[in-house]
Order: sequence, then structure tokens, then C-alpha cells
Amino acid sequence: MSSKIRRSMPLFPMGTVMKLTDLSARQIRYYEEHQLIRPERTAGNRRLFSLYDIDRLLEIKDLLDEGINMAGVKKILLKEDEPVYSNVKDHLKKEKKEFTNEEVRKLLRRELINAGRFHRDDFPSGEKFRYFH
DNA sequence: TTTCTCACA
DNA sequence: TGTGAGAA
Repeated sequence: MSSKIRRSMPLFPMGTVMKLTDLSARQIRYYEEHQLIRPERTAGNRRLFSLYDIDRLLEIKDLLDEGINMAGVKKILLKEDEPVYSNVKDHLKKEKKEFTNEEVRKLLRRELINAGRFHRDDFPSGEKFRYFH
């Protein structure tokens, strides 16, 4: 899936992100210090944010509005950064094992099934796949 | 003009 | 978190 790549594409400068998220440059840079976002840099050291970064910033803002402090926000968002098998390829890589076409199809099917149980907050520990948004 | 880093009456 | 200085 290339949409994932496109979401991570560095596109927007600070000013645009400030308007889009209604956050101050100070806040945005502060969240970056806390590893909540990882914007790229231009040759001139200017930050370039991706759609994914903007989405993260909006989530941070929501969590903060809900009264959660930075420590809490970090715990929640960094948790999502844990090795997550967002696609079969990553899963295969993690397994260090060759999969037959049939096994790949099984994984894909399971992935689609899981994708369906979207806004259901039941993620048993040990769950191989997790989805957000 | 915009954004960056650094620092704090 | 805000804000201002000095640089790029």
C-alpha cells in the first residue's frame, strides 16, 4: 500500500501546520522534542511535516484537551509506535520465515477481518495486528 | 518573510 | 508555554 508512503511524505512547512492544527510553533517543536512527531528537514534545516505528522498533532491536541498531560500523551502515542505489524510484509520480516502463498493469503484475510473490527476497543494482549483511525 | 535555536525581567 | 534575539 503506497498510501502509507504518501501519508509520510514531507510536505508542509511550520506555518501551514500551525494553521491546520491551531497549535503554536513552540508547542509543535515541543512535541517533536518528545518524539511524538518526527518531521523531516529541508537542506536549510526547516521542518517539513507529513499528513501523518499533522494527524498526530491533532490527536495530541485532542488528548491534551481531554485533560491528559504530556506524560500521558506520550504513553498513549508512543505505545502506538511499538512494533506494529501494519502490513503483511513487516510481519513476514519479523518472523524471519519463508511463507507459502497460502500462508500469505491467510495473513491477508486475517488482516482484513481485523480491519473490520475497527472502533471496537478489544485488543487482547498478544494481538498481532492493531489498527488506528 | 519565514523559520530555526537558544534562553529567560 | 510565551516571547524575543540573532542568524539563515
